[in-house]
Amino acid sequence: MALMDGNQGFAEIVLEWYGLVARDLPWRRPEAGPWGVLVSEVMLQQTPVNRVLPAWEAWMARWPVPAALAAEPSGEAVRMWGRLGYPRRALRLHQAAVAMVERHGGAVPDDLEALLALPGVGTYTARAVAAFAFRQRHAVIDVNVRRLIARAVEGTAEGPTAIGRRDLALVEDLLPEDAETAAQASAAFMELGALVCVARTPRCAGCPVRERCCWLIAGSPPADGPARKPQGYAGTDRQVRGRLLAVLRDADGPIEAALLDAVWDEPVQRDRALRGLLDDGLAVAVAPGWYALPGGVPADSIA
DNA sequence: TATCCGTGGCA
DNA sequence: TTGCCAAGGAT
Repeated sequence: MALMDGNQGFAEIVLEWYGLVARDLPWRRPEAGPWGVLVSEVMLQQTPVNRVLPAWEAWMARWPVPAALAAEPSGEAVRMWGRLGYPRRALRLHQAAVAMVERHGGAVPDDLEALLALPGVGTYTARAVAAFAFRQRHAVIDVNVRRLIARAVEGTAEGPTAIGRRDLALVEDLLPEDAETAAQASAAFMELGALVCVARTPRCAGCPVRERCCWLIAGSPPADGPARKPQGYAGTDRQVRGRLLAVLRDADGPIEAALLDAVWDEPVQRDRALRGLLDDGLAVAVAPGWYALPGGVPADSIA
């Protein structure tokens, strides 16, 4: 459908720019396949590209298909995850691999609904896989696209907001009709947000849509809403969980509780964090006072 | 809807 | 140095 506003040609401009400067990321290559795309999308959730690159290569080399991952204990996924952060993603990716073997013959499903049903796959990831792996026409909105649209189309510098149907409809209207071109445009929007229309100091001088950017034209007004809450990390349960899991990850097998006690001196918080890891399935108690990554050495093998 | 969930680079 | 921020998802 023809656009009735001033956004004709928006995708075409960004696509032309993308053709000139796009990064050669391995999961964008055709040989990556749907599984490679899915793995990359999950790893990239809240983790920068540069840190994902080596982890993705190692992961794909070890588990080139979902069935290979599904055949191993979930703890191996957690171990391979290394220090990417948010290790529950590793657990869910393993669960997703199991689900794909059980429900899809070991293949990554190609429709939005089936993708959404996979553990760890939400609105963004489902659409990204459908678009980038299967070249379908879907609006793909991550934090980069959200920011780009807020500035260029809506003329605001609003902080992070939930992505709703209205946003999906708006972005879909920007997409070219042809599915393959639309998939490229989705990648191009994300790239523009990631490289030029960045959060802190946007590089507007090098932006291909600077002449039609509503935010720039309006004088780059600052965000008016309340600043978002500080993330905070030092001293939180997340930090304690991270330290505990690092010990489990770096060990070959089960370890004594004393080794875990050494990473945090406050016992109440330490115990709460460990209980959290056990509840999440990121760790298991293999015997009284002995802990390990899940699915590893059976309890009776402890000397 | 707000909160929780890791980690590290960078301005 | 210290916040800010990063291809979100689950509850």
